[in-house]
Amino acid sequence: MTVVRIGNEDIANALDEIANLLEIDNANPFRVRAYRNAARTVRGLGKNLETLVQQGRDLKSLPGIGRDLAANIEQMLDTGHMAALEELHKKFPASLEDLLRISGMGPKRVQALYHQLGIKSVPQLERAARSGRLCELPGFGSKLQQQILDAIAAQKVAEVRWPRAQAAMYAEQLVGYLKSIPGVSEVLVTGSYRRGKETVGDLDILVTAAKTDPVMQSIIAYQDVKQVLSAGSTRSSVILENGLQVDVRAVNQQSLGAALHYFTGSKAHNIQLRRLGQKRGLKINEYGVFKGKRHVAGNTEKQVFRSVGLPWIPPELREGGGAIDAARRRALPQLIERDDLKGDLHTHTQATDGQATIEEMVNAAQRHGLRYIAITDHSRHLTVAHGLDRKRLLRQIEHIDRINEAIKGITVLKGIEVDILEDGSLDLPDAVLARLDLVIGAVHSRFQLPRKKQTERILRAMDDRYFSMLAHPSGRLIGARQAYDVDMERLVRHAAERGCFLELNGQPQRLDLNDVYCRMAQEHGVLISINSDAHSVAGFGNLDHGIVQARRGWLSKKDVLNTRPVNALKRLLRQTRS
DNA sequence: GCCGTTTTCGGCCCGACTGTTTTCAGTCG
Repeated sequence: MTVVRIGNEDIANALDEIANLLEIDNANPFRVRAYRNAARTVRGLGKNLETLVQQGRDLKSLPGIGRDLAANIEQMLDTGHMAALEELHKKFPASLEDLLRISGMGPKRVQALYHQLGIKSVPQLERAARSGRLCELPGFGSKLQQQILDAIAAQKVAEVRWPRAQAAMYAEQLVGYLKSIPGVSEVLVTGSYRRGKETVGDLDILVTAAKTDPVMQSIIAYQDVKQVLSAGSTRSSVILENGLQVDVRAVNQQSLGAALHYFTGSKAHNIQLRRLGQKRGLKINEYGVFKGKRHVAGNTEKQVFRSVGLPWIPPELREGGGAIDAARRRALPQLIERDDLKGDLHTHTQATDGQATIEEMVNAAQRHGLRYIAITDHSRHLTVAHGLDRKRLLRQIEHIDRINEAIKGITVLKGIEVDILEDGSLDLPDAVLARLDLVIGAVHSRFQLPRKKQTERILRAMDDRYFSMLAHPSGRLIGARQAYDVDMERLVRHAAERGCFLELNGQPQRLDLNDVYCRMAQEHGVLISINSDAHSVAGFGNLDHGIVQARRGWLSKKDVLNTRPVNALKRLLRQTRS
């Protein structure tokens, strides 16, 4: 029998679905909101609910979760179902949710369509719109009918989220364009991009200008605009030729801080902050902080936070995952910065699938301000990368020894990215691994192993006496490949006991560990190494992406292995072998 | 349905844009 695991996302989805159906059912709007709030809490938790319950934690202590919702959640953890949701499904077909997902369709319109035309699925809606029947309903006109048809067509194009690094290129061009508009002073990319999320759904751009109309006219005239979704005097939304949605909002200079805070979000964070304001008799919106009608703060973000008695919170932490609590207790972490990194422990050369020589990689590392670099080419099992066998690796080791004798200001460490084979053994014999400064183990095959086998495979690899670090621990490729099924918490606990390290791989499509597991590792005292996995001299830029992800994972300098000076690092690497 | 250093009852985050409307409901972020 297979055990169905109920994750936080499943529970949050069920709570959101209840909220949607309650709203269609004309329930008390605040009751609806309670379910949405709870869903948000669950999503932003950063800890597995199942684990919390097993540890005997009272769910009622979580914000927005009271007696009823705690019972609902526990019921779902126990049985896999939520009775409250199944009750609603007796009244409304589950397919109504599909209607809600169409842009422009909310609960009121879905309710009208269902009750008055019997429409309960997207194909039915499309047929009704094509035959012109929607116009018969009060509140529905011909424009709305066309808008619905357009939205259905747009939805058929798969919804994509954009890797942050990719969105960054488009953002840069747009920022340059907007800055060239006369009268514009500041142009800032806000939203999930500024919070450093690994993918973004759209770009939110904030512009300050004395007059906002010229900004709005310019954005809809931008050469790359394919479609204008809305165009007002202070806010416009457009879709670019590549399909990326861009929302531009213009305010005047004195609202900069409040608007920057507002549009950076997250939504959960904003709601929490506005509630704090409300308790102090303050109204917080994108124009500022107001006491009655008086503008009391808003020029800078810092002012907005100060108005509710908090220190400035870094954008990467504004996810509703306890940052406001930590700020209140004056316990925010001093987040790691790029300059804290002293070295890079995962790089490739043309000996395997890299593009540059060792010397070129070392020079590039120096240009990036690094004091040490580990050369970690692939091992023989990864034949597509022309992985190193024992003989070639020994030659590389000698080569690196010669480089170290000749070079100043940087240390080159001898390493390997060795394949973890299906049985958990490493792809090279211990006698060779013993000659290296560090051994990075990596899974590059058999991603489909069942959870238990995959977990035990990696645990066994960690137990090799020369194992130093686990590369890209979940194996995911953002938007391309799911993480393999593995008990990450067990890996983290084992790394703590075994005294080895976990990688945060900075490749934009990997960013692996993710933010949640970074926090988990930190809690267990496992040091993280932020590595570029550079395959060319340009690859060291990945360190910047890794830093952003680490900050989202609440990591400080002390939590990161490669912030250590080279001697301390070597000591730590030796300790993994004792 | 949740929550409380004003409250165990009576509140609950805030504003822009669109379409269908003669003053606003619905949706979105």
